[in-house]
Amino acid sequence: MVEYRIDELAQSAGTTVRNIRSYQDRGLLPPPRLRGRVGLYDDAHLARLRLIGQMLERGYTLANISDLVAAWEAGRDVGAVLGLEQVLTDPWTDEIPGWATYEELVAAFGLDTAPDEIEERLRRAVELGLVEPDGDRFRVPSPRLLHVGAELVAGGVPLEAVLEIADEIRRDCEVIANRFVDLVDTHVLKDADLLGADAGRVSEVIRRMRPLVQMVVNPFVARGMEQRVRAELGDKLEVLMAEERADGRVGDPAV
DNA sequence: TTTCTTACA
DNA sequence: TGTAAGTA
Repeated sequence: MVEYRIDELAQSAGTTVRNIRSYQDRGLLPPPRLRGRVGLYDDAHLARLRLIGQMLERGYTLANISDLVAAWEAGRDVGAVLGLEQVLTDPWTDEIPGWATYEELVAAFGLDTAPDEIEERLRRAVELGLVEPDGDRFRVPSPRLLHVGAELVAGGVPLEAVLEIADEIRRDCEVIANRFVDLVDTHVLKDADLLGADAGRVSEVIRRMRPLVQMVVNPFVARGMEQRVRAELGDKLEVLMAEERADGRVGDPAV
């Protein structure tokens, strides 16, 4: 088990010792295990600090984060929380900037097919809003989304299938988003005057809902995938891992 | 030396 | 959020 002393933890998380103590006082960070007088922190603390840091960067206040953490922990399952923080804080190498050239897109998605086929894929990507043509370049509204697509392609999923499922997932997410909006609408806002005196409250609710939805959806998606993977690929995976061990290899996972 | 608490700005 | 004093 990896353990950090407070100074090491602060460095790893890109914050300061002072802030860690501050977060602890506010209940944003669980207390460390104690050995004598010194606190020992682990990866869960590091993940939490990264989550806090990311949310602060996005403009949320400590009070906002505190509310969300409290809300989440009120109905949590320990394993799911750890999984959630893992998902939310996993660093992803974002080699694709908010803008990409035609050549960069072709390279990122390994498009070595016929030119007319490339045009077709690109047309579809534009249609889905994944990239937007702008002069001789393309604007990438969500580099992270594009990165996921590139990862899938690198993993052997045909780009055609990636684009297809991107559209399906977008529709599914719209359904989820609408459910949350309906929920708040019927239970919180009720017959509030959206354009009048309650506008501030409405925007506050909306502002707080965004990360909440992300926090709720992430573990469900992770759990759903885990179940499917276990059910359909479990045996194959076991065989592959057994072969890995037999070969005495460490890395080079067979995706 | 480092950690921790408390306090002040 | 940074800094400082006094401890363990």
